[in-house]
Amino acid sequence: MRIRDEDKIKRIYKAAICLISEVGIAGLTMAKLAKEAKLATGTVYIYFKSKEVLINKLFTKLQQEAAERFMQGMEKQSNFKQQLCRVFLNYLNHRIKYHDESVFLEQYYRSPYITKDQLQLTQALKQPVLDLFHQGQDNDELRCDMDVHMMFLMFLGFIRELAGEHVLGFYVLDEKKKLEAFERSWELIEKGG
Amino acid sequence: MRIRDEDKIKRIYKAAICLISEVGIAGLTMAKLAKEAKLATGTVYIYFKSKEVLINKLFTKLQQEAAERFMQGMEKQSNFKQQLCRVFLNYLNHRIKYHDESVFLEQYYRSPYITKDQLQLTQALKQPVLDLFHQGQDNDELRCDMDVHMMFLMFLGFIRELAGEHVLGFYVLDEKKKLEAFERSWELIEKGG
DNA sequence: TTCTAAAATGAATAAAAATTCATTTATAAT
DNA sequence: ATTATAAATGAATTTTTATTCATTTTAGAA
Repeated sequence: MRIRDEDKIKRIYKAAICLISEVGIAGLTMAKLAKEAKLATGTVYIYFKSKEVLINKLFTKLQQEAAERFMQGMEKQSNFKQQLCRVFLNYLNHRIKYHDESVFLEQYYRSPYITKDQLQLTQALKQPVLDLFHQGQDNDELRCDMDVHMMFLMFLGFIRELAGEHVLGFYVLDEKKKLEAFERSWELIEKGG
Repeated sequence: MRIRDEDKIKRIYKAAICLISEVGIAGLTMAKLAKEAKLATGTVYIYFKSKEVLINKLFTKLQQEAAERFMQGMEKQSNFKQQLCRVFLNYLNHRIKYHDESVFLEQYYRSPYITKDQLQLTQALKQPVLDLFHQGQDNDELRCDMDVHMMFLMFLGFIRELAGEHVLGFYVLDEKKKLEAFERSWELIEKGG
């Protein structure tokens, strides 16, 4: 007998991300998806029971992968500023390298596919980063005349905006610019300010 | 003879924005739209030739309205900081009050409906705000060791993030918080900083 | 008040998209 | 090498959704 080809699942996911970043979830059809993945439409249904299941699984997979990337390598850093810098760069690089995925995730939040549980999970995945900020303030590393949560939002918002403009080609980032961007964020929140 | 009812156009737009914010452009159907607007499906086609035309017109309308709101009341302000504060609050309040519209606009950018021209226009609408920043730097109001464009992106990114979390109920803003948020943004970019 | 032309309706139809399935193909086991 | 079994295929079918249209209703003109 013939065995299932795990590579096909990857091809299906990849094709879905690619097409959705062009035409949105609105524009994705199973026929286009199969063509992009170089498969027959029926084959897609061997791996995924329905379009809904496919979209759901893709969301969960991407969300988890993203969360892992954010905190990667943070424990290796020697001090708080370096840890924060690691997270800053992780998130920025993630939003650039996996931009298509970010587009999908954001569309999914406002689609007929999302469930309550998934929406909760989304918020939970941000928690480790917010915790890092709280920890920073507890250890007297951050200015105390500013709401930690507000710092956190400035931090994230800036990164998203930077990545978005970079991908569109309107504000191109190199490694030096990225570090400069982090320094500006740091100035804003550091104790000595 | 009977005359066209302009109010119905408003109802159609309103219903579209409302439904899209719940289920995305992906989930919008003409049947649901008509029901939400309390009209027969056929009636929608009297006012809009097709679903595509409807979505297109809605986009153009909302984009223009949004652009007008951003700069509103700015000329009345006496100094640069006050002008910038006006724009900050305009944009923040816009993203909160018209959150559903913002969701639609962002989905539209990545949908099968958008055209090249429309994408260009989007960028053009941001220009006046960027110009204000350039003007500020020319007049020596802003620190000169930081890229104006980067300041601009921090400014916008923070606002978007704030508004997004406020709407989800994760970071609630009152008028005091809004002004505090502006002060933090200002600290970051002002000359003396 | 009557007439008329356009709006409004929603069931009927057409078009598009999701899903199935009879058939073919490939490969693991013997 | 043969066989058995599940994968792969894509045309056929079903389902969903957009659009049309015959009919009814409405409001302005005569």
